[in-house]
Amino acid sequence: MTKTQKIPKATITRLSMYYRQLELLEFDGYRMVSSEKLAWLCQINPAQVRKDLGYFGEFGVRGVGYDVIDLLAQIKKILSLNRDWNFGIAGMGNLGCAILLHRNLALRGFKCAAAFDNSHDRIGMPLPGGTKIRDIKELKTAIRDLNIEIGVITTPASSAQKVADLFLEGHVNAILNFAPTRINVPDCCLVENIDFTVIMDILAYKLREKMAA
Amino acid sequence: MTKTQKIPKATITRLSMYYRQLELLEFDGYRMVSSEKLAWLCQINPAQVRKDLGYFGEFGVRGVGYDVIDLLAQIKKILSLNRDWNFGIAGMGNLGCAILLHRNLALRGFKCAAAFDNSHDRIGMPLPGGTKIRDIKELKTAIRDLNIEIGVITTPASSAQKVADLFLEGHVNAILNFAPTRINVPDCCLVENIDFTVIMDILAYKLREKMAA
DNA sequence: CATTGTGAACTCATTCACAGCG
DNA sequence: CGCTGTGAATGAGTTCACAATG
Repeated sequence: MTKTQKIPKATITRLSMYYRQLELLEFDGYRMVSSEKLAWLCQINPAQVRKDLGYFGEFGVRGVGYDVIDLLAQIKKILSLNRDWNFGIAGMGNLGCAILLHRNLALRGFKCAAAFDNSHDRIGMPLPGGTKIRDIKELKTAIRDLNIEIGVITTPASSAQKVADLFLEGHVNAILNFAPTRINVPDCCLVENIDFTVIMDILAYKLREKMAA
Repeated sequence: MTKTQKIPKATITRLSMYYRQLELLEFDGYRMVSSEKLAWLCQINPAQVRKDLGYFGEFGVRGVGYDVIDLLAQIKKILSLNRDWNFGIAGMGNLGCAILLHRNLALRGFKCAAAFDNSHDRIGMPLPGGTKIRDIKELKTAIRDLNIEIGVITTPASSAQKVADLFLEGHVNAILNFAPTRINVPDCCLVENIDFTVIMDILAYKLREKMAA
């Protein structure tokens, strides 16, 4: 009974974690799993697991638990992993290549349909899969031709906004931004930021805090 | 008046954002900044800025705002960016190299003191700065010799736990884990996870949600 | 008088506790 | 009987609103 209800973002993050643990459980031959076990594997509270799932339906059997295969299928549907998503990468340095070659992404249906750069040293370089690194100028047309729905920015901070604008022009309205800067986009565009510097800052802060204690 | 008080993790994340915006403001020649302006730059609420700073002291001047240079210095101290931190990377694929060469990290005082791998093709490869990729077997001794306090895991999921255990043996108790798996560590060890797959899952979920609307 | 600093109000998320059910 | 599903209680984090003040 998927009620129209505000679902915490953290719930989505956890669904992704549940999904991965369930894959491992299935691989290990488990048929059923309790919220307690799944919670233990994810290092969280069992009630949290049940509440998270409760936002989307009733997937369990009282007194027994959850069917591993069935729950996998349900979460797959919720996260819309039951289809492929094409993404394009702008900035083919080491980070761009790391994303391109990331096995788990491809395995979940996230396919890199095109890779872009503005450096003439890189444009034309062959990629696994028979394609080549394209000129960033081709971004807009490639988005349309290849049905790219997600843009990944792995450029230096100085180019991030320009690239974001290009993605927007091509009506890509989901961006994963690795550049250590904030990009400005209209409300219609989703942005997730992954900023290594910020995470390192957090570690440094906590480390010092721990040392002081 | 740094009261002993629970400080939200989100506050630390934002301090890191403030820091970066302040650097840009300083570069652009600004002397003072109001919580309103800083909040606008970070796309958040002005009261949030004041509350975040309020956890650590009184840095502003009523009726005027905050001195850009002074606030930079204060946040630098809070985040303990007023010193260098040595980190070691395990797994020198594209992602490992991306971290190694990340300009902003070095600029903030996060120095890669050593890089490790277990592949004989990579061990011994020269790195910028005169060092080489080391055998992962040397991890423990290198940690001690090079004063490494932060471990970065950029291996495949299958090796992540093994590497984490090696870091722990060497008494590194802060880990940045990029492997798409959960690592188990004792309470004394801080872990931050960056999981590309999870973030992509979130984007896919939100995209589909938006399409449905 | 503009802007900070902060208690109080509010909103959002997690955990508890137990009814409901196989 | 055991475990799910969920309303109610708690806890955490954000925003409001205004007194304090340079």
